[in-house]
This record gives sequence, C-alpha cells and structure tokens, in this order.
Amino acid sequence: MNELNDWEKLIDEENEDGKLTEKQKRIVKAAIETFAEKGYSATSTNEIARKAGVAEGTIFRHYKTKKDLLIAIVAPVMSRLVAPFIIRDLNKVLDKKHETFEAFLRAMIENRKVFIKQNLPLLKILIQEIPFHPELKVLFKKHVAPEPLAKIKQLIKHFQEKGEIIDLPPYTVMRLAASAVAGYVIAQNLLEPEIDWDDDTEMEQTIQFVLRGLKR
Amino acid sequence: MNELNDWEKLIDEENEDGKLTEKQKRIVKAAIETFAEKGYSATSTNEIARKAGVAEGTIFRHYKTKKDLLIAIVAPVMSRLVAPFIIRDLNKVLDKKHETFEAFLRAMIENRKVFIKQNLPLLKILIQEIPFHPELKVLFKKHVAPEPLAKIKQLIKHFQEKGEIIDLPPYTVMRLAASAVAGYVIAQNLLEPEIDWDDDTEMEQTIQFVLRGLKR
Amino acid sequence: MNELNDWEKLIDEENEDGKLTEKQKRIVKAAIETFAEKGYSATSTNEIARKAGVAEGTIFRHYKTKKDLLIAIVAPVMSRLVAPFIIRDLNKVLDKKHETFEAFLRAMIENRKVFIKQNLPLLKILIQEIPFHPELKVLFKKHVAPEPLAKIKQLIKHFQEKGEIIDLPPYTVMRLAASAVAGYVIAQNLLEPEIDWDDDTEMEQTIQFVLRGLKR
Amino acid sequence: MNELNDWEKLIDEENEDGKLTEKQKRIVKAAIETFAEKGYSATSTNEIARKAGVAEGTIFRHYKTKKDLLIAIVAPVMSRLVAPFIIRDLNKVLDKKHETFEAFLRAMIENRKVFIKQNLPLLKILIQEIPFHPELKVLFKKHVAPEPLAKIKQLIKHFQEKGEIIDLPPYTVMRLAASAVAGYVIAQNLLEPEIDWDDDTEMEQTIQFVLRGLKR
DNA sequence: GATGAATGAGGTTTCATTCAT
DNA sequence: GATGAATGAAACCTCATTCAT
Repeated sequence: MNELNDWEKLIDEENEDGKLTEKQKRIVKAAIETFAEKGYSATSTNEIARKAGVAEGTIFRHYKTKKDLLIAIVAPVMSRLVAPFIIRDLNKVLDKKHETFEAFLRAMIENRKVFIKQNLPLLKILIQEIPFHPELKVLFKKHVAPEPLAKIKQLIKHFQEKGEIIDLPPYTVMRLAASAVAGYVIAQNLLEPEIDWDDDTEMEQTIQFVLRGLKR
Repeated sequence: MNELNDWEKLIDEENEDGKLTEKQKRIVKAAIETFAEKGYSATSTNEIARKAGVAEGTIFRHYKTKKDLLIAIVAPVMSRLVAPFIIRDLNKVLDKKHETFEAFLRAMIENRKVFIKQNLPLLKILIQEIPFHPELKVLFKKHVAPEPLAKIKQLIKHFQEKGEIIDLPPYTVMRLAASAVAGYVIAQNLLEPEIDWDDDTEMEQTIQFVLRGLKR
Repeated sequence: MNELNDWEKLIDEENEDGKLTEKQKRIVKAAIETFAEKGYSATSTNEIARKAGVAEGTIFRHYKTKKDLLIAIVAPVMSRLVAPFIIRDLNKVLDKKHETFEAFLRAMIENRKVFIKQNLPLLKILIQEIPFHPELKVLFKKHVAPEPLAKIKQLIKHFQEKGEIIDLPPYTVMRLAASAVAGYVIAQNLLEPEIDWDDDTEMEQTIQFVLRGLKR
Repeated sequence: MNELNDWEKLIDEENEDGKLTEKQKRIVKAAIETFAEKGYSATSTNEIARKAGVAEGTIFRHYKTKKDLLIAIVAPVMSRLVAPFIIRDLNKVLDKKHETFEAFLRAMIENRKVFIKQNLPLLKILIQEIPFHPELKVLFKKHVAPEPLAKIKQLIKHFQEKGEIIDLPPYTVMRLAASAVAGYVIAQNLLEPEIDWDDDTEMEQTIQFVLRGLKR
C-alpha cells in the first residue's frame, strides 16, 4: 500500500479540482484501507479517525454518516469500472479492418488488469459490501446499464458477424470471457496471495482457453 | 426458505446424533438467515435470539462467543464443499474405461449444483466472512488441502493421459473449469436474481465452452 | 423531595403490579427529578444513570429512547389530572339537593390542590415539555377529550340551571374558574417559592373572587 | 411571521442605534424563531447559523456563548413587559377625576394585548427558559421590582380608596386580574391555537368577570 | 438448561466553541 | 468582521457478554 496507486492518485486529482481537502484525503485513505481490511461494519469511525490523524468529529463534518463515507468511496470506482465500454471513439477501434477478437480481448484484459491492480482495495470493498447495501446496488445498476451494456452487445455482435467467435447470446459470451479472467484475478489476489504466480504464463493460458472456447 | 433445505436437514441430523438441542437448532437457523442477510458484523446476538425465540443468554450457553457461533455454522459446510473429491471409491470411477471427461464434468457439476442450491445462505456467509476471519481461512485450508487437491490432480492427470484434455497444469485446468461454472452460478444467484434464466441452456453452453476450451 | 409524595407512591404501586423493577423505579425517580430541575433537553441520560445508580445501558433496556422515558413518566399523570371529572358516580353528587356550586368548587379545588402538591415535579415537566413534543400533545388531547369535557359541560349546566351561576358558555366558565386557581398555584409555586404565603387566606380570597365573578 | 412584528421592529431600531449589524439581526431573528419552536437546549448553534445565513463562527463573534445569545434576546423584552407601569406620567392619568377602574383595566389590557401579540415568540422563550436559568430569574426580578411593583400598589390603592374595588391586598388584586387575562391569552395561544375564538366576546366576558369579582 | 436484567465498553453522531485564513 | 474547517467532549444508543435466579 506504499506505492502511489491509482486510487491514491484519484484522491489527489479530486483535490486539485478543489473537491477534497487535505484532511478529507486522509480520511478517505484511512477508510479505504480499513474497510478493505476488516469490512465496513467491523470498522469503527474512531479507528478511521485515528489512522487519518484527525478528530472523530471531522469525519462527520465531511460525511454526514458512516454510510455516506462508504458511498463516497465506492461510487466513483463504479463508473471507472465500466469506463472503457463507454469510450466515445470505441467505434473507430471496431472499424479497423485488421482488429481481431483476440487483439481486442488482449487489449481489454490488459487495460482492466491495470485498473484492477490499482484499485484492488476499492474493488474488494465494492464486492464485499454490495450485497448488504441496497443503495450501492442501485448505484451499481445505474452505472452498468444501459449504455455500457449496449456497447458490449455491439462489440460482441461485431465479432460474431466477422465470423470470429461462436454464435451465442452476447451476454453469455461476455459472461464466459469475464468469468475466466475474473476467476484468475480472484484466485491470484484473494484466495492465494502468498503463492508466487507465473503471471504471464497463467494469463496467456487463460486467454488461449477463452479463445478456444469461443472459436466458431 | 420454507421447504426443507439441505442445511436444515443437516441441522436435524446433527440433532439426531444428540449434538444439537431444539433451542440450538433454532439459534443456528436464525443465525444463518441473519448472517446471510446482513453479514456477521452487522448482526446482533439480540436479533438472533429474537428470531430464534430464545433468551440472549441461551446463545452464550451453547456458543461461548459470537464468533464461535459463526465457526460452528460455517465449519461443517467446508468439509461438505469438497466432499465429492475425497470420496473413497473415486478411484473405481476413474477406472471405468468408458468414463469420459465430459461425463465426469457433467456429473460433478450436477452434484455441486444441488449442493450449492441447498446451501446458498451458508456459502454466502462462507464467502463473505472468510476474508475477515483468519480462523476461517485456516479451517478452509485444512479442508481443501491436501487430500482433495491430490485427488483433483490425480483426476485431471487421468484425463490428460487419456488424451481427452489439454496439457496444462492440473490446478490451471481446475481453475478454468471452476471459474466458468462459478461465474454462471454467481451471475445467476447474486447479481441478477430477478432475471428468469433459461437454466438448462445456459449451463449447457457453459459446459460446451469449457469442453472446447480444454480440448486437446 | 424527601417525604413520600404521591408520584413516589405511584411508582411503588406500579411495582406491586409487577410493572416496575427496582432499578426501573430508581431510573424513573432520577429522571423526574432531573427533568423537572433542568428540563428534558438539558438532561443527559448519563446524569440520570448516575443519580439512579445504574449503568447507562440499563436505561435503554427499559426505555428504547430518552423520549420514551419522558413519555412513560408524563403519560400516567395526564389521566390522573382529569380523573375526578370522569368519576363514575359524579351524577350522584349532582343529585344531592343541598349541593351548591360553592360546595362543589371548594371540594374540587381541595381535591386538585392535593393532587398538584403531590405531583408538582411531574406537572412541571408536563407543562414545560408539552409545547415541544407533538406526541405529548396528542396524548394530552386523548386524555382530556371528550369524556371529561362532557362531564364538565354537564356540571356547569347543572349549576346554571339551578340559577346559581351566570349564563356563560360552559368552557368559558371553566376557563375563568380554572385561571383564578391556577394563577394562584403558579404564583405560589413557580414564581415566588421563597415567599411565605398565607395559604388559607389567599385561597379563600381566590374562591370568593370566582364566586362573585360567576354569580348571576 | 412575515408581517413586521414588534420585536422585528425592535431589532431594526437597535440597529439604527448602531447596536446591531445586519448579520446580528439575522442571527437574533433566527435564534428567536428556533428557540421558540424547539426550546433553547434543543436548538443548535449550527441550526441558527443556517437559518440566519451566516457562518457558525459569526454567532460567537457577537455572542461569546450560546447563553449570551439567549440573554441578549430575552433581556430587552423584560423591561418592555412592565413598561406601562413605570411610565413617568402615570400619576397624571390617575389624577383624572373621570378615570374609572374599568377604564383603566380596559386600557391596560388593550395595551398589553398588543404587546403580547407582537412579542409572542419572545414571551414564549422567556416563560419557557426562566425556570432553568438563574441569570434570567435575576434579570427578571431586577426589572419587575421594585419600581413597577410600587406603581401597581399605588394604582390599586387609588381605586380602592375611590371605593371602586374590593379591599384586598394590592398584590392579590393584581394576581386575580392578571390570572383571568393571562388564562385567556394562554388558552387562546398555546393550548388551542387551532380553534377559532370569538376574540371580542371572550375578552369582554373576561373583563366583566374580573369587574364583578373585584367589585366592592 | 434457560432466562433476561444488568453491565460497561465502545459505537455513531452532535455540539458549542476555537482559530487560521 | 466574517468564515467554516477542525476540534474533542459529551450526547444518545448498541452490543456482546455475564450472572443471579
């Protein structure tokens, strides 16, 4: 947690926009670390305040309730989770004649791998807490649907029409591809963080598995 | 939650073994429901007691601490999670000449699907709480390794030697297969419980995907 | 506050009905004293607990919120405030030929004087807090209307028909009589508690004033 | 609260004297409204600041503590409460041969009725908070005694000597008259603000009641 | 074994007040 | 003068756990 991660940079940027004060940054940082480590419910505002080096009252000056703090933390990560799917010029990419499904899959995985690696604590919080907070579920659905879903559908269909991949319902294709990759990321990060994975090899095998599984 | 599920039967059985009293059963049932709904930390022993119709003190007569109650609940499900891999006569199955990888995969999936459907609340608790409780992680590792892992390795190798599946490290093979299936189960149960899935079709497509992806 | 007042006996009686535990009695007593002295808002549950010699948590075991405690305290005094007007055999009293308005007024004042003297802290709380708590206002109206109001109307009319008192609207008659008496009680108890009042004389003068003012 | 009330004009006047800045006026206005509605203790300085449209710190620049603000608000109303009794030329009024007790009573009631109507929130605060703040009690006594009390005594005696009213102790006379009027005002304003009172009739009946009650 | 009143530590939140800007 | 972020004490309330009955 010592290198400057994506979400730590994010906090800095937001500050430059005049959104977050110095103390707010410290509060958010402490909250992310502790929520990720112990879970939202098991984290006390007192502990967050201590870690952030601020008075407990300061937290509630910026976030009316503890849950507001949670939402303020996980809300931005949601939009950035599906960001690549709503890139305006995605169409241009698809128009490139030479663009294959494999190239696309590799590019997408590479892009998201970086995102995930840099937002791991935030994603951990997101995944852990979504089942228990209807507000988060609502937010999540707002971000995921319908624009990104339409884009994904469009993408899959594009490659199906080119005859590169099998003719399954687009969401099924997406689920299968995403499961394989997510399964690897989860295994690597959450279940067995102590194992020394040969990252490139495992990922390559996963990609090949998906390509074979989706080949027409 | 009104039909008699797997874990409710389990509770009954344990009682017949003289292990669980009537009140204990009610406590465990109430705890499972509430832990699954709100998470362990956000559940109060008072609420469990109310739901179970017992006095709060009664809980602590049977389980020294709240965490003991959690462990008592999730521990048994762990052994039963990997149960099919440690069946004593699994070898006999493998010896059958006509047994193909596809048949094995289908049988295994069917078997676990039933298990998952009947233990969903328990599995939800297990997945949610494992990251926050070292004790659970220890228990988990104790159950998963090494006997079941050895069995799995043995199984994968068996089918690789028969030339049915690709020559990847056994754990990688397992990860890829498990991810595809788990990805479907999670999507179906947690993310989109309101959608009406065509269960058989989706599962068949998933199996075909795995088979293609692992074909030599 | 050292002699055994009406409301202290009330607490005892409720206990005999099995309603109030020993600690609850102490809590209620401490709350009454402190609410009367400092007002509801300015009284902390911590102070009540200390005065009652119980843990702060104990208060909340018996009364879910601080406001519940307030209501539990003032609610019973309301019904007893209008109690004499809903006495079942009040009619018999009225039938007595020799019963005059003066006799009735004197009896009523005497009766209420005792009540007020013995419930002074409770009435102080009631008067102070009613303007700020809609719940209390609702409770108050429920107790005052409509049975007692009908009885009062009936009483006034009775004496008006007998030609003893002036022909004003019954509620006006009541207001005038009550104001005179209440004005004395308030002056005596709240405004100038240090003055040594000649109680009998003042009250007699007040009664004579009301009788003259209402004489036909 | 939209018409320009007495106390709002008071605030303006004080400003013209250079006493109250624009922001101070807004603070005082907001404080009066909120204290009257919720009581002093239950009102937070934060709420006052928000209603006044100033920063919280601004309140404390003008009033060292929250209680200072309360005193600054209720102190002036006290002197004006007893103002008519310390009018310098009251004696002249009394010298008028034709001036009767009834005329005096009516004039006084009319004068105070206007005052009360225009200072209702302030009087509500005064009445509510006096029991809990020794400082206010001290202030009150300073204003009420001894000059006004002497004037009242003198007035009552004057009408007693003229043989217009009964020979009771002057304070008793005052109490009886004041109780009748105050009883009406309180009933009208605090207990039953929703009822549509026939104001003139009720007041006339009240005056007649007092006159009969005090007639020699 | 079962109860539920009692506890006190600790939870979240509010508050009057201060102070650097 | 005015601001509003910051404070930390204290408010109300919850909780897991204990223990006399």
